[in-house]
Amino acid sequence: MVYSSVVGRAQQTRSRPVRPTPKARATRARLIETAADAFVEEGYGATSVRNIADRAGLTSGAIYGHFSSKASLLGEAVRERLTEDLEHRGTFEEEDLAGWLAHNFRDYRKRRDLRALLVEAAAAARIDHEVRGLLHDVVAAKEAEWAEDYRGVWAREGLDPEVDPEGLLLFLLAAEVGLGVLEAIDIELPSPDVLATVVSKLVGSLGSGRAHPAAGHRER
Amino acid sequence: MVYSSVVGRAQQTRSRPVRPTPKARATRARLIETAADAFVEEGYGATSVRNIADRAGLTSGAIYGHFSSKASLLGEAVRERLTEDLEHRGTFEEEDLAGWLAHNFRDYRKRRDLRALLVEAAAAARIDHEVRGLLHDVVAAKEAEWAEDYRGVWAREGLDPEVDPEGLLLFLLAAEVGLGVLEAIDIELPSPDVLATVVSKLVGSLGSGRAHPAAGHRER
Amino acid sequence: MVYSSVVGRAQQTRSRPVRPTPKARATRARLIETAADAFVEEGYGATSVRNIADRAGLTSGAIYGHFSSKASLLGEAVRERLTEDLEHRGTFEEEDLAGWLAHNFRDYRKRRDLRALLVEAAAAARIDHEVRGLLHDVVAAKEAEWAEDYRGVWAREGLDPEVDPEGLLLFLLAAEVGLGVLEAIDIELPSPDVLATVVSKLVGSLGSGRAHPAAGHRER
Amino acid sequence: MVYSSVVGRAQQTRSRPVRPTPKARATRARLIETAADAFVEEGYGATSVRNIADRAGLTSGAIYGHFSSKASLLGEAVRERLTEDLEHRGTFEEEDLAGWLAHNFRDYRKRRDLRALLVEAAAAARIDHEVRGLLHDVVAAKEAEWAEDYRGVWAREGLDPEVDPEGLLLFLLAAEVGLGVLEAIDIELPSPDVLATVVSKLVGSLGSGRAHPAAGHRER
DNA sequence: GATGAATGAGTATTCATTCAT
DNA sequence: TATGAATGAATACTCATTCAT
Repeated sequence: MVYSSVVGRAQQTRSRPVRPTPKARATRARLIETAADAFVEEGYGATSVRNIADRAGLTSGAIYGHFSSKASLLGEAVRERLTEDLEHRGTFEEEDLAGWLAHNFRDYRKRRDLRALLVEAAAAARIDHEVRGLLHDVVAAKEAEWAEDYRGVWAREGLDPEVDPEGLLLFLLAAEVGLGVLEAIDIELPSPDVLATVVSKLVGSLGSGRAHPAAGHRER
Repeated sequence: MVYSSVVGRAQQTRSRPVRPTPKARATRARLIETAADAFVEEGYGATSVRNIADRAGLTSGAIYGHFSSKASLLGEAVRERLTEDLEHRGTFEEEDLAGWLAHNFRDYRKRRDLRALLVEAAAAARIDHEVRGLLHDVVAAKEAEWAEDYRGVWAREGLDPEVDPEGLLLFLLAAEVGLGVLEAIDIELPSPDVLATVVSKLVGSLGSGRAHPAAGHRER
Repeated sequence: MVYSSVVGRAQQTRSRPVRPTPKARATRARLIETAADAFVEEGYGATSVRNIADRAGLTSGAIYGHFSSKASLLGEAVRERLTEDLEHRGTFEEEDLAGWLAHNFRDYRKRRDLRALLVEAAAAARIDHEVRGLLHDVVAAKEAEWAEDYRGVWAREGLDPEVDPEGLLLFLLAAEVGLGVLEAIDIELPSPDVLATVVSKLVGSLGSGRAHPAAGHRER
Repeated sequence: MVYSSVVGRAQQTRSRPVRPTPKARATRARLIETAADAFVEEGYGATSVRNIADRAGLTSGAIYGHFSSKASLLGEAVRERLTEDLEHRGTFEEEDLAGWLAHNFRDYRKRRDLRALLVEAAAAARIDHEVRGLLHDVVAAKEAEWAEDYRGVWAREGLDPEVDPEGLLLFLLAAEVGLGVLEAIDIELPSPDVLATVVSKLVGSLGSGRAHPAAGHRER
């Protein structure tokens, strides 16, 4: 499924100057930040456009000079935060995959707000085509980029060829944001077999190597 | 953080019979199923109480004879579906952990609706104390039960003592529902260190043993 | 304007036994008291039939076995309290009018609840024909009775023949419940001239007899 | 008990302009008049916000751009009508107190609508803190002003020093609006003794001069 | 006489959005 | 660009009342 910048397209209908003034750009950016904060703090549904306007020192009407709808504001907020926070901070070049991931997950609490925003966005996306489309595009693009990285790492580190790099990536992404969120924005998930293999390999490695009948008398 | 049976606080004024009749129980159960369907299909926010009533062949007023609020209906819907769908189907006794998980994740598409419901509920929980409390209790109880199982498996199969069983459980639960959802309902998550260890161990196992250029020093 | 027991008449339609059992009479009486309390404490509009039922340990449905509507309950409550509280306690025989009234007004705080109930009832009466009719009948009957008493006192005490006894009565009644309340239940008020005379005579008496600059021509 | 400007508490979130435009002022004034009419004609409880909006040729939503609640609309309606209608028209300077009051009460029918509005408001005030507060402030302010006038008159006309000027004022105010209404809005009433004295003096003056036991031989 | 389940109609309030100025 | 006034549609929840049991 491919969505392409639905929000952007909707903009065409409204008469917006082709080259926004610097001031307009600044206001727009401020509104996105403000909205993101508001959505995280109060929830998308519970945040009124007025609320955002108040926080930004504007009128609700003014917002519609910059965004076509509340939903598109949510879309932009997610795009912004996602790009900021989920960005590869450093690359695989400095350490191996396991190490990088350990680093990354050790920091997981830093991304709490982002996840909250994504939960809000996912709920909105489930019923709002516009939001779903925008989120899909943003996340799918990032995902594709990361998949490329993963394949590179696989080759470089000679990782287990039975495990699909993109399968692992999606599994890890799911751990962060949840399968439900990915489904809500129509991200294509791994096939059941691929996912089963990923899980089985990962968890299988925890065995001690000793044989173990179905439920013998293993200690420790 | 502990919530207990937050839902149902509105009984005060409402004179609802102490012992519900079978008819009432049936209607109540039907309403929960209907509501769950509606929330999954149309989203919690977009589903009106009238809508649910219509689907169930009742009046919106009738619903308030069975539930104190729309939120409590959501709470009960989640409780029901979670218990039904996320229940251990079979136990670890027949196969080892890796095998059981492979089975479980191979079925992941069957739980799409449940995940959708959880996303809706998480978004609602972020701003509704009642929903948050109920969901927390339901999920925390399940989680505790599973943690017990995991510790049993760990002993039986002699799994890696450096990996915390509950840490793995929460990591896998996160993959299903997402860290964001768990956070939204105040589930206590593993410490950063524990989580990092889990990830590192799991992913580290994918290495083939061959040296690899970019990170020759890849231990741990 | 004459209303006659509108509530009673409405009862005919409902199949109620001709001779209520003692138990039924007791329940009915209890409901009236309970309702009166509820209306005073929470206001007529804000008191639900359920609330009254709860207070009385019954179901709302049961109330409709005794009263045709919430409005008729209000009517009966007012009738009851009015008869109880505004009854002549003692008569003019023991003291003169001024003395009796002084006694009566000295006790005014005891009748606070009654006045509150009357305000509630007046507001309801303004839009509810049934309530207005019942209240009118109850109050008009009392008023007529008192008027008779006043005329008797007038003769006995040889009071000022220029002042209309019923005019004074209504003026004093107004002080207690308010012209607005009397109007709301269609009580016939004194003519402007009569009222003006009453007030002028009463207040005029406060003059000391000394001349006073600003109104040397104080006659009438 | 002192309330001050309770109405208007909802401004918090609501971004209403600091300096209302003339247009807004006009709409607001029109809404107040419309609402007052509606409340008088149909009763506060029975008047829906939609009804008022329809009468004014607006949407119900528009009303909330000018008033924070239906209750505050009632408050403003009362404030307006009270100021208009119960205002001293003319002063005591032209005639003495008795004359002025006679004039005033002769006109009592003109204030029927005001009294109806006050009954509605009193009933609402009994359960709505907001309304009670606003009404209290409005009426208490007027009352204080009048009390001052009464004390002036007392001195000027050399009226009976045993009668408390403010006691008489409140007694007369009660005759107009009712003790119940004054109580509903928490106006401080005269002490029982003061009230008893007022009544006794006023009514005692009606004696003809013929002897009658308890009440001497007052003339006129 | 009473219950309890249900009705059906109502209602204050909110809010995204539009548009003249 | 922004304002502020207004729209219009929606919605959770309440409640008097009915009626089969």
